[in-house]
Amino acid sequence: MSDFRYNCLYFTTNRLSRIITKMADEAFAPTGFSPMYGYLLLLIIEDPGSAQKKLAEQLDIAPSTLTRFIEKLEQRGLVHRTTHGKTVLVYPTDAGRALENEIHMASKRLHQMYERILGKTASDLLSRELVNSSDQLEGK
Amino acid sequence: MSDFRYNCLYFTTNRLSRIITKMADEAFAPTGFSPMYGYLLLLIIEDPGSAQKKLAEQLDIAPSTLTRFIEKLEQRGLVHRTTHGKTVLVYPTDAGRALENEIHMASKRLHQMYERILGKTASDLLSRELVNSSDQLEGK
DNA sequence: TATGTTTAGTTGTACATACAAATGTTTTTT
DNA sequence: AAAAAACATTTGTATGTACAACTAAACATA
Repeated sequence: MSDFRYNCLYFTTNRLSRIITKMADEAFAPTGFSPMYGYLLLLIIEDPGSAQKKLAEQLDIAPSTLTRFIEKLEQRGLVHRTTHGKTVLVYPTDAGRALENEIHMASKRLHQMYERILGKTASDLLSRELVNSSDQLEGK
Repeated sequence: MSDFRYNCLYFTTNRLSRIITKMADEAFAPTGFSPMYGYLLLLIIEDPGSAQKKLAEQLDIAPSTLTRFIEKLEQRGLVHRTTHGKTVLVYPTDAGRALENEIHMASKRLHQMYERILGKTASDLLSRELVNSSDQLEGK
């Protein structure tokens, strides 16, 4: 009857999402911020001067959500913004750059956590399938 | 460099989750509540008198989250609770039962939306893989 | 039987996230 | 050049979700 728990993507995806988010929070706890902020900071470090629009697209989140994230990173002195007309460019500060390695280590911890259980090959495969489905659903 | 967008389960899972949640919100919009409430109500209709603990386990959400959901369903007059010692049993009201069919239709709409894009076989397979991985990660 | 421990549920609080409306800026059209 | 359309960002507000702390009930054990 209630087979939606096994065959409805809404349910199955959100379930995994909750589980992985919890693991990620743990893995990123020592950095002092949550995974999404860590990855966002990485993106900004890799490509300083990105427009917010681009960052939001890369992370696949709503622009308003990105504004909130950048605000917090700025409050902590990890990035700064410069406005050019209607676009806003984001740069890492030295304090931000100094965290790069720590974030990479947190990311590695996360990978180890789930790869130890799922196996590396299966994890990679699953990730690829998820990207694939997401791309299709977004018409990309 | 920023390959986390493709190979980090935290990221890939959450991305799909956001996409599917958006579709589900659309599909469930005519019912007047969001997908999670719909599915919860189905569960309660199928097995009247469930304890909240059981429902939370079935939906794989935190007990506190479930309390909030049940509260809202109760406010709308779709379920009611009876306390027996420390456990709380949840029953659908007639108004709740009356919605069963509408929820099923919403669920069907959702399935059609994504199956039209991903294909039925691929969708089912993906769902099964997600359940599988979730079970493994939770040691089930 | 009394006291300690586990269990079920609730409440306070916090965070990620989204949408819709508002603001300010550039581009296009007339 | 003026008016209109498109665009990037921000702000207000709402929702799903969780954790930690709490309450109250049940169970266990001494």
